[in-house]
Order: sequence, then C-alpha cells, then structure tokens
Amino acid sequence: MRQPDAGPKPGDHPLLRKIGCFTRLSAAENEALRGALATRRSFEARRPMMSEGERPDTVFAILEGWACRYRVLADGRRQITAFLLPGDLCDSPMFVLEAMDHSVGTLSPVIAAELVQDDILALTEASPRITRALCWDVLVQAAIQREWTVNVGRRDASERMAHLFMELFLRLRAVGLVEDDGFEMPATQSDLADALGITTVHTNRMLQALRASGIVSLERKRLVVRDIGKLRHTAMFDGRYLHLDGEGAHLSANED
Amino acid sequence: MRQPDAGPKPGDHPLLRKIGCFTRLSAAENEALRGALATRRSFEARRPMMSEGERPDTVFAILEGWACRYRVLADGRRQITAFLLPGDLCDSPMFVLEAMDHSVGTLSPVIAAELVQDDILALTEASPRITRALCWDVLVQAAIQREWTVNVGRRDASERMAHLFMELFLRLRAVGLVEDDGFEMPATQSDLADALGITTVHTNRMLQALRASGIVSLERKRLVVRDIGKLRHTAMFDGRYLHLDGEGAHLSANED
DNA sequence: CGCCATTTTGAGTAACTTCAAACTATGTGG
DNA sequence: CCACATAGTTTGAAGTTACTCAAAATGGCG
Repeated sequence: MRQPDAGPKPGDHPLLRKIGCFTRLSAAENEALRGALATRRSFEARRPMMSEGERPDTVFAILEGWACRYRVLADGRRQITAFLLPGDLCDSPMFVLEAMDHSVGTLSPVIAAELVQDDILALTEASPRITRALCWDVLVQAAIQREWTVNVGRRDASERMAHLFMELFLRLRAVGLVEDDGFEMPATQSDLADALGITTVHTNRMLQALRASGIVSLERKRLVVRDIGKLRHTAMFDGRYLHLDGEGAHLSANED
Repeated sequence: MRQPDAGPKPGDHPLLRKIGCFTRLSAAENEALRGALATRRSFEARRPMMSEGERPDTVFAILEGWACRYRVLADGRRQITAFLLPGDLCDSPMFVLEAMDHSVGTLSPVIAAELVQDDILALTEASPRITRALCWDVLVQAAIQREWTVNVGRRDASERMAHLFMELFLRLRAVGLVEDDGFEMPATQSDLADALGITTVHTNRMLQALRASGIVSLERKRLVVRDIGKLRHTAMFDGRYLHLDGEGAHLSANED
C-alpha cells in the first residue's frame, strides 16, 4: 500500500511520472517534454472540455483534477466511458479522426497542459522513446477501455464498483496521488453510477455494502481503501491490463 | 442499403478496402501494403490466435472469417470485447506493451495476413499516409470499444442487440461483405450473449423479439436486415463513432 | 439561515437470470 | 442412408438483481 521506495518524488509532473512507469527518459527528453507541456489551461468543475462533433486541434494532458469521457443518448441516459486522471492524455482524435465521437468534461477543477499538433510532431521526431511512450499511453487507455467493457458486461454491481475503485487506486498511486491508502475522488455517486452502468440509487446501496464490509470508506470526496485484500478479492481484480510494470519499473535512467 | 456506386470492387483486399474508407493511397502505396500482407496464415474455427499473457511479435490482419477479443474471468464468465472482421488488425500490443491482456480467438475459419515488426516499420517509414491509415485503424477500434462500453452500460438487451447488428452491418458493408441486406454471421447466440453482456437464454428471446417485429432474420448463420429503419431506431444508432466517412469517401485517388 | 446538490431510505416493479429440459440442426461413423 | 452424437437453439417457471418513483435526510456554501 505504500509508495515503492524508488518511486517518483512528489512535485514531479504527473505525465512524466506516469511515463516513468513505462520507460526511463533521459534528462534531455524530460526537459523537452516539460517544455512542450508549459502551456497551461484551467477549467472549472463540471465544464465541457471538448464536445461531440468538434474537431479540436489540440491535445490536453491533465495535470490536476479529474475529467471524464462520456456519451449522452438521445433520451438523456449518460455513460461515462473513462475517467481522465492527472497524467492522462485526452488523445482522442489525435489529428487523424474527423470529429469527436464523444464528449470530455471536467468533474473537478482541472489544470491541463495544451499540446498543439506541432509540439507533438517535434517531440516524436526528436525522440523515438517519447514516441513509444505516447503510443504506450494510447494503448493502455485502449486496454482500460476493454476492461471497462468487461466490467460493465460481466460483473454485478458490487464487483463493478470494487473493480473501479481498485483501478482508480492503482492509477492514482502510479502518479503519486494516493496518501494513507486513500485519494480525493471528485466523482459524485451519480457520476459513479454512469461509469458503472447502474442507477444512482443502486450505487448508493452498493457503496453502503462495501462500507459495511469494512472494504472502503468514502467521506467528503475522499475514498479510503480499508482492506485492499478484500477489495481485490471482491473485484476479482487482475491489474495486468493497466500495464504499470514496464521497463520504467525496473530499469534505471538511460542517458543517451 | 446498396453498395455506394463508387464503392470498392469485389476481389479487393479487405484491409485496403477499409483503409479506402479513410484515405486514398497511391498505386505504389497499395502495392507496398499488398506485398507486406503476402504472408498468409489459416486458423480453424474456434481456435486461439493469441492468448492472454503471451508476447506476440506479429500483427494479424484478418482477410477472411471472424475472430474476437475476449476475456474470461476466474469463475468462467466470458466477455467478448470486440469482433474482428475482415480488414481488421489484431493490433493489440503493437510491440509496445509487455504482454497480451486479453485473448483473441477465431469464431469461424480465418485466413489472416501476418505482419512482423520489420514489415510495419518499413511501411510506415515509406509512407506517412500509410502510417496515418494504420493509426486511424487503431483509433477507430478504440472508438468502437468506447461505444461497446456505452452499449453494455446504458442500453437494455434489445437495444444492445439492435445496436450490435447495426454496427456489424455497416462495418461489413464497408469491406463489401453485405449482400442483399444480409451477411454471414458465424457467431452463435452464446457468442452474441457474451458480447452483449446478457445470458444465452435472454439473447434467444431478444432475437425472437427482433424477428417477430420484422426487423431482422437469422437463419443458417446468415443475418438479414429486413427493416434497417426500425433497426436503427430501436438501437438509437448514431454511426459517427465508426468514422467510415473519411477522406476516402469523397476524395479521388491521389497519385504522388 | 436557507438554498441547492447530493445522499439516503422505502416499497413496488420490471428486466434479466437460473435451472432444467426438450427440441433442432449438423456432422460422423457404421 | 440411417443411427447416433454433439453443438446449438428454444421453451417454461421460479428466483434475483437492479430499476422506478417518491420522499426524506444530509451537507456544503453564500
């Protein structure tokens, strides 16, 4: 439950920190990335960042706060298809697809770095390792998306919730946002419901069940994992899909 | 419901045909791709192509038949997360991720082209347009995955089924495999159930409902769309996520 | 304090599952 | 060509999970 000893230091840039789970970048590469991420943009809580149908020409990297991808059906039903946490890229169209097929909005206040197409081209041309790292992020997000399909398709409500909490716990820990086995969770029960494919009422009941079993607690937007063994067990969690155990986890820095 | 007039001719390679929906390649690019796809491999029906935990060093492009991505939970529950149709790439690890986090298996006999890492590197170095096209395929598969999460999370059983049938219809039509408003569908009701996140029994009942409404028929592994208007309506289908309306749909060939 | 969003509770209902069995195709070996 | 085996489809009835609707309680914030 603790940070790994050789883990990233607090104050690191979340994106660099996450990429560090996959590969070690040289000091020069780190600086190049840090430079490209200099342009900041802030969003208030519960505001759109990109909307369905738009053709954005930038990619955001979340630095602080939570956002989510979602789709709203004609009759108002909403499905959240991803939580975007610090270090995540809102990669979606990646300058290749015609238009956004879903929306992205903030759940909490968000600070994001804005990357324009030229930044990305410059970065990827400068370093194949950065190219691989960005590619890795896209593929991991796709893997997470597959797991969400499994989650919603084949697990019952409490398993789903436990699984989501395990995932959030590990993803946030990877970017240094877990403290004392807990993390800030700006999503409301209604947001969780839309991510889990159940109703708000049922979300509330399942949450109470997890609380009653002493598995998690959730107060004042802070989720604390009380018993990660039980949480992992009720979720039947297998974290391989998060691919958090890349080179970066065991190789030392490689200065070329 | 008919093939578009300027659509791809029969006999085309399904991958080239699908890429043609996105962009026009030059004759030289076409030939390069065709050459790289020369190595064929056959699989019998219901056989594994890649298994969870493996680290494959090749990418398959399906030429004939259906395969699927799936995950099996510890207690045997299975979720199919994608159908892989002719023209689709089994891109998964793309030489970046450590190991397969899911399995791929055939549903029918499959013929696939085998691309090794060097082939892909050679192709992408030779032509940025091919790079973009491969990238496009990855992003479209991700978009489809998001829509599956929406489907399983927020639609009821008959809507889900209708939505899946609409998607299959459009994807297969894009590669020229729809004839007389119908297509070969090797998936069993049990496979459909595992893709839709419902039981086999319920799949059967929903299928009967769609049949009874005169929307589709399914006999001898052939699905016929009898009323695409009603099908689209019950699915509340919006096909933008398939991104089948790229440059290729309206630009003419560009020989450079 | 009072407002609004969010969480919580209760009771009745609908959708889907489970289990078990019968039925129907399709292919195989005699 | 039939008998049999097997995989897949269909049916029925009872059980469970999760939904709906409606209202009450709580919490954060100006």
